Amino acid sequence: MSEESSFLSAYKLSDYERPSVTADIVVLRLRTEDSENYRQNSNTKLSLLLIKRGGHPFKDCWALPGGFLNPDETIEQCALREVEEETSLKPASLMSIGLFSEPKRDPRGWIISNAFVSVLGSDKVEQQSGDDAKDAQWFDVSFEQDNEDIFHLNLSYRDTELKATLKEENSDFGMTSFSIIDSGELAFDHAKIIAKALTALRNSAKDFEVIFDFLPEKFTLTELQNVQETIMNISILSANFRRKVAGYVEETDEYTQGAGHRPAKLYKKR
Amino acid sequence: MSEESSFLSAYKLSDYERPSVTADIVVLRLRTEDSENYRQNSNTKLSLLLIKRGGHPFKDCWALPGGFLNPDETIEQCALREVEEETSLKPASLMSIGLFSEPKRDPRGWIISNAFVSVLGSDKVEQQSGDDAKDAQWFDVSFEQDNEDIFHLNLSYRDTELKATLKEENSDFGMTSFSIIDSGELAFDHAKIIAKALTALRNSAKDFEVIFDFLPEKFTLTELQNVQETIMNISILSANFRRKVAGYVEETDEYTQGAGHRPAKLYKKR
DNA sequence: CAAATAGTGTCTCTAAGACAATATCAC
DNA sequence: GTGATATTGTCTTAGAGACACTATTTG
Repeated sequence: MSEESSFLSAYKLSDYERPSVTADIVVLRLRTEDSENYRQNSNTKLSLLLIKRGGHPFKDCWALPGGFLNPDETIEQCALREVEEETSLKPASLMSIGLFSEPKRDPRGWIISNAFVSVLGSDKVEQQSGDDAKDAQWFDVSFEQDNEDIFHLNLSYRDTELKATLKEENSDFGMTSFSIIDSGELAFDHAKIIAKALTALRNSAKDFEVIFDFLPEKFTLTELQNVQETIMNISILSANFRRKVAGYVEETDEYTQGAGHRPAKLYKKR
Repeated sequence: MSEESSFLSAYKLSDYERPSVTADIVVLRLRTEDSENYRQNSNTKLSLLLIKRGGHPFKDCWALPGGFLNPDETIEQCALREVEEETSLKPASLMSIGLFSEPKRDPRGWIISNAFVSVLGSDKVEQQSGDDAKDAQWFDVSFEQDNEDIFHLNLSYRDTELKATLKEENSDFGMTSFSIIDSGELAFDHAKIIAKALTALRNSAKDFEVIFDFLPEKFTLTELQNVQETIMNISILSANFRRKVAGYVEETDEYTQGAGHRPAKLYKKR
């Protein structure tokens, strides 16, 4: 037996206490609202998947989907697995937004969680899970800044409305962190995670990194613009958007049909 | 006893296997090389702290400073504690660059690590630790891109030279990940961590976020420009740099002295 | 034709990059 | 004065934002 292998077999990690490690995922998609006017394009809203907790702690509160890390997978694979288990869909993208490790963040014990943002393409979703299961629901998202460092997170589904208030903390590498002022009906530190996720998403949408993931393979430039406007909560002049995005897309020879107005050319991601 | 508290006392986390969790830190500072010409300004190089491993695994290889997470601290506090233990200095900044969780990344067992970049201000360092302890050394850093997705990481200290080769993988949120082609004399997956850290640092230096942390409270604009040029491995025209950075700094009424040429005004971070 | 969206052209203003010119100190 | 750096000015060009205008479809 070599010096190294004998060392390894004798090595014990039992001296240190170990935390449970989970992945929590902010699963996002777009919800399209058909308008009453047949000529008008449909509206898009940002939508977030939450799960109602059946047991303690935080019984009857809403929580992010997530689960424990297994020894044979990376934290990214764990997050992917959890999204697929929960939605039975393959997300278009998955991005880490950091490790949440406050010792007291979970009353059940020492549980730290790496949070992710995951985006589902709008082509696949529609009639899928999270609509029938009573305990999983898609909430419309509104996230707006006060005059100060105060942010209001508003999640609504039919007559259920979750309101949380947060304060902007430090900002490293463009990753903004938040502290919870009022968690509303959200479990654990999940309001904090959602706020950080949405901020990161907005930053990422600035340079067209993530906006394609919300759409099917082929899309109109107006649809793409709507995604950016919805995510960033801004409004853009279409002429300027088209110029800026031109380098990131390529034309197809297909057009939209039967829209009640001029057809639009379909584009693909370059 | 309430329903909730009785539930909590009965709750057990023992069903899941748990990993050991560590923080590894890419500790950086600037090293100033005085030039032979008394008129010339000193040169600056980026410098990285590594520790020579005394035992298996990776005996005699070089590794990042780091240590195990304790139950009463966050991962950021853990990283801060480890830097201070290793350098006996308080870092100017600390930024997470992600969780490294490959199941086989550590031969000793299931150990996952959150990596950080930490910057030490150049005023405090100089004659400090890492110079006398034989097992801790500051290495000059060079990190350059090939024609392809290939990057060469070069760490040198006197006659010791560590060379690693990496391949650029995916890029989420502007966070670029790497895979190791050749790890050189670097332990574990630390070449991967260093590459990701340096890439993140370059991105952050673009918009003047991190460059101040390398300098003392008061500095000249030329010094500040040197920091950005050193980190990003580029060269900038000073006139343009001054215009761009003007909004991030404010003047003092002090000047440099005895430099062998025109004195420079000292500035502070705004 | 009316309503609605799709798509183009152009003006202004700002910021980035390149380069030239001037200022000031130690010796 | 010389050598080195510090600091300012200005020209050109690229891009962002605002706005006006044209094009195309369905009912």
